[in-house]
Amino acid sequence: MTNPIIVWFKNDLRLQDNPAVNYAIQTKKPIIPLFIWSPEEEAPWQPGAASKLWLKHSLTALNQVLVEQGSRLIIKQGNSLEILQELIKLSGADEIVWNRRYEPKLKARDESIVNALVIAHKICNGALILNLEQIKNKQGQPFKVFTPFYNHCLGFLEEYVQQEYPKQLSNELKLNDQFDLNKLGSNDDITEDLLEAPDHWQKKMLPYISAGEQAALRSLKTFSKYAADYNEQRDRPDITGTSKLSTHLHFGEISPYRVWKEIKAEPYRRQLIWREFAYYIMHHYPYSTDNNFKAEFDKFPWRKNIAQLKLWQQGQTGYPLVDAGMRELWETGWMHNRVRMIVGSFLVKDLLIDWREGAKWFWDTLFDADLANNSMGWQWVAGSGVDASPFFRIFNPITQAEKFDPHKKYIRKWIPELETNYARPMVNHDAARKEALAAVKQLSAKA
DNA sequence: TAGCTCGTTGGACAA
DNA sequence: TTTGTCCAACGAGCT
Repeated sequence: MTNPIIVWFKNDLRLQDNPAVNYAIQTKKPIIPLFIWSPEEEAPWQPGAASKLWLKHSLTALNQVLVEQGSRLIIKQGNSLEILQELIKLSGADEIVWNRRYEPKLKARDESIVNALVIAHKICNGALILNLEQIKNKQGQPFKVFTPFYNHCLGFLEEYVQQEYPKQLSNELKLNDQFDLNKLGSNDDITEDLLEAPDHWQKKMLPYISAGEQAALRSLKTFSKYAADYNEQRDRPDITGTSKLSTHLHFGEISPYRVWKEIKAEPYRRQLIWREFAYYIMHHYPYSTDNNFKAEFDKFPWRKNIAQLKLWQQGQTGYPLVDAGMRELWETGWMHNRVRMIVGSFLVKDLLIDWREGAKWFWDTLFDADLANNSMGWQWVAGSGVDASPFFRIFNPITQAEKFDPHKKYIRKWIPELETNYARPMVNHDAARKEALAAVKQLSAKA
């Protein structure tokens, strides 16, 4: 009997268009589909409450598809290396395959696993369209500015995806003959770990969860119908103008290449490449997930004000668009992109609170919480990131609301008390803006 | 090598 | 009401 191959699922919770799965099928070996729950290996960025809830549903969905194929998902909890070694012993597996992860902690962990495992391993790229290692500027250095990066990629992308991806797309999927998974013992029950948040919160979130690759493909299909209007509508939180694909992409419920192929509208494709750029920056500058990309911001006089941070988190700042966004986040596990920038700008520039506090809150409450995107986004807002010198770019929450929610539809949806006993502004925006500008000016004077 | 241009998403103010 | 200019100045990336 042929020795089996382990497919180690991570943030690639799909069977279609999954290079690791495709590779395993092509070996003709019996397949052991495995997921390991080992959050401490990602600390301090282990999945937050919202992430865990979605993950639970996504794992269930993946298992269902596997069951339809006469298999099932093996779920284990604990130290990844120990679990792999144990399963290899029990199953006689002589090969393992997975899709690469780029988070600094996980990259290091996977490297040590590669060094410790005695069986063959294959590592695929299922999370990104691009091969990050191959992209350098003319000086042979990694890009630090998006536009040159994007233009550089456009130069080869069409040809590259045509060469690289036909072999990765797989609509019809047939798993190989099965290995007797019962030999591997029963699954660990990780439900309690994944559902540690309060019951009422979980219940409230349920309507907003549509996990799994079937749901992801449906979202893509829906978006493809209005993608042509993306550029005009994506800034409007009162309209469904965005793709709503971020969580599916984060958990790998859909292949980014599948999205690229289906959606041809340039403005959206540019966003997809932004996602790649965030991973590229994290890959080349791993410190930037937790530290200012620009070192001079290490001296920025952030304010520690827990009371104000709480008001922001709870959507009680007295600025309608900020509060609407924060409440949308709390109620649904998602926030419209433009509103993310506005609430971020408010925390960092009006309250002068460290971007990392905002990043932590988003990390815990967003279904799509993604280390590369979250850190880059917050650093962009703070002005400490890869984007050059936008410190005077301070969003005005009032004029932004007039521009992008002209009928107050979005604001009214989340702030029913708007016309009755709504909170007064916690700070004066004009004064706060001037203070922020002064703080940054001081920073460059010191440098 | 030196010089040039540009930088995802803006705002205030003046005309 | 709309449009143009400035906000400060740096460093990435190109020519």
